[in-house]
Amino acid sequence: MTEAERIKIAIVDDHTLFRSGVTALMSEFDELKVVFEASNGQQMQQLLLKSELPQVVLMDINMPVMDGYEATAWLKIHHPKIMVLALSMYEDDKAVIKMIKSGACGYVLKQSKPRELLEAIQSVVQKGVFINEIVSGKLIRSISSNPDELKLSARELEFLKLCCSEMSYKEIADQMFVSPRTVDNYRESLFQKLNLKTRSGLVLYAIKNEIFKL
Amino acid sequence: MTEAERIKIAIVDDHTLFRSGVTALMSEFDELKVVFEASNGQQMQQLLLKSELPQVVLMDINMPVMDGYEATAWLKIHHPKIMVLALSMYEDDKAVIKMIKSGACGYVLKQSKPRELLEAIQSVVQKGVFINEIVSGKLIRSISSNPDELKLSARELEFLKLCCSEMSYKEIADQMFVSPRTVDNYRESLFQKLNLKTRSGLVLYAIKNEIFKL
DNA sequence: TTTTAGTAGGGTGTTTATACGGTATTAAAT
DNA sequence: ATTTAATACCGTATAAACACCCTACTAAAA
Repeated sequence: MTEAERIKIAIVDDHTLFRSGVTALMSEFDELKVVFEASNGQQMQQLLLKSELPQVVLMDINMPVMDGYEATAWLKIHHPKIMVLALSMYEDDKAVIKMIKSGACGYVLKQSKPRELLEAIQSVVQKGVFINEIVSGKLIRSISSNPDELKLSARELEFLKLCCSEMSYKEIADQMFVSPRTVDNYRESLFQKLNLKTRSGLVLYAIKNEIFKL
Repeated sequence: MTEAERIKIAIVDDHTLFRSGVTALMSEFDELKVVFEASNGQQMQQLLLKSELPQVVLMDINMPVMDGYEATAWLKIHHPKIMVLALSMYEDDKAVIKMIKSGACGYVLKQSKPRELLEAIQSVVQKGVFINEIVSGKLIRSISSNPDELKLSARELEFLKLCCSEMSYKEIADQMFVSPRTVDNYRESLFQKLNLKTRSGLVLYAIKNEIFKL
């Protein structure tokens, strides 16, 4: 395999051991060449200026400074030819969808074998996408279950976050500078939209949907 | 460096890419020899029978089948000479403490550089421990804040889990086959022990402390 | 053997939460 | 120009949650 035929890749992940490990593994494949590794999206931006351009970027999702979603979206605008392959630990529905929406061409789990990752990279270069059961399944579900997309107003969201506390509704009303009757409406509106009946239900919903972060 | 002088290590982690990556990286160090890699504690047990015994095991925490806590505790009983170095992504107070309690000699983050990991391994073999800021800090805090160790009874825990729902206390009482007055006692007892005042507080506590899993 | 902790139960309150009935204003959408 | 959605507010209920008083049994600990 000649130098020109090798697929040029970059790795963006904040876990140095993982990043270096993947670099070591991928470098062993004759078909690949690692042009740089970065610990977050911002560092990636800087390295793109100095380094040879990669064809594929292996992108972690959770990173400090600039995460995978941002970094992928940025690449789509500034380097549309560079393909992004999301590399994550969890097959979390929302994460998969969000990375695809941000512009990733595929989603590979960290549980994968080195050769599987190579195949995913090759698929992205040749076909433009890498679709496995993880991605296809989530995508179908996200589309089929989307019609009733709930929209909570800004005020309702604010109220919902405050519910995740020991404050009474009266105290929440004070905090939000509205009358207790008004927070009653927020509550009832949320109960109806979310099909809930109790404050505990609100708390659980907010946490499950990451509206309130622990 | 002769064969006998090399430190024999094993890696236990369910993320194949990470595991293989670390193996590749550590194999490059002349001072080390990777004798096996396993994807969880159970597989480690099997490989210990077939393979050369490692001196140090790099142990992930979250794994399917048998996690890092169990595997470390098992090693302390069946192979007390093998040192365990916890290898985790998060510097979560409880995780650190729990791994040390299970018998780990040190705690290294996946954000570390390859050479740092090598140094940690060497420290474990030479000194028996690897103490860095992560571990020492958490340990001190865990000791200083431990005297009032809360003990919730089995019944209280059961009640606390049921609170993480939309059930009323009356319904919880039915579920637990006790009178509503009795669940009042569980609630008040928890309020006192946990210094809480509301059911929302109970829900948040249960989730934060992983008594209720989402 | 007395004490302590856990379990289970009761009586009597007040406070909070929930349910359902309204009105009014504003800004954006049709 | 009218409708819709988001905002904010009020009254009157009942149901649930919370507070504080108490007894009693059992098993383990001091």
